[in-house]
Amino acid sequence: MTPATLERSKRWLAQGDLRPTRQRLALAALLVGDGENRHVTAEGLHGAVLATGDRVSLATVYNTLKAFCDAGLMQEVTVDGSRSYFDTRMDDHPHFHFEDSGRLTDAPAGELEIVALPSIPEGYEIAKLDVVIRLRKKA
Amino acid sequence: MTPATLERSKRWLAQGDLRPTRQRLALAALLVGDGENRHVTAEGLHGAVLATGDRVSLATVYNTLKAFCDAGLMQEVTVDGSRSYFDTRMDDHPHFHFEDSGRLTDAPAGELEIVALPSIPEGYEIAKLDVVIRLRKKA
DNA sequence: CTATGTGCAAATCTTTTGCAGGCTA
DNA sequence: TAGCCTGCAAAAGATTTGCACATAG
Repeated sequence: MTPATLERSKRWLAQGDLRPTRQRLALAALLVGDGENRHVTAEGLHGAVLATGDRVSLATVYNTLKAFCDAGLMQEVTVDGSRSYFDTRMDDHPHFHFEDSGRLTDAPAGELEIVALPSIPEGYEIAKLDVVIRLRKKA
Repeated sequence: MTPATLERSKRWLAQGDLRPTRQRLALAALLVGDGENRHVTAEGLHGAVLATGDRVSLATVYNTLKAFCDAGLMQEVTVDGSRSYFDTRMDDHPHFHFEDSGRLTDAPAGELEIVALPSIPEGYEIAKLDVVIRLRKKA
């Protein structure tokens, strides 16, 4: 891990008032180490961290991802009933979900334009607007 | 079950080339018996069918809902990572998801207007466009 | 030093599957 | 009758939890 990556990871954890433990730094480095947004599953991230040589248990990956979400550093995205995806980008934005590979990416921002929303039931407000564009390989 | 409900349920199963067994009729009656669209979870539907006095195992509810989807009679809607919802309405349409109760409903049709979609990656086409408006109780 | 984190294994929850017997066409 | 269906229990997969030990501030 480069010093820049370490620095960025520490700052990121500090934003969420989370202590920079070895495991959290290892995960943070993979998530925000290069400043890019990431979309990961717990299992995928676990595999990635093991590949770097660090040892982190899968349960800790789950707990840590949840801690990152609670701290407002990431958000969970629901795209597939069987798996949870975690996104380092925090604003509401549309996603592409590739049915063949299961990969999740941001859809180019600003290109989705919603003009009118259905009127919200009395007493409620919008917590989140999820848009998932499911893609299948063209025949 | 009224004769009209029975008739409608039988026709519905016939549309999907599914045999009208006792269990399927019991579930179909709850799903389309009154001509309204329904949004159910497997567990919720199981509870409902038990309440009518019919006995259907939970595994059969799962298998039957999946059979209904495969037959093109319903679609599965992904709104919450932990549970699957099944919708008797077959076209793409936005949903309201009530965070307090977990209930899922259709958002008033036609009131959502999407003007521009992000451009789709080369070689792919849209399989499905999911829009879920998550609602929280107003403070 | 004290409160937070972590690891592991076991528990939980939802959904799927194998197989023997039942029922529709 | 033949093949599709069902029930049950057990399996499977993802995620959470309990508890003893480790560690950041």
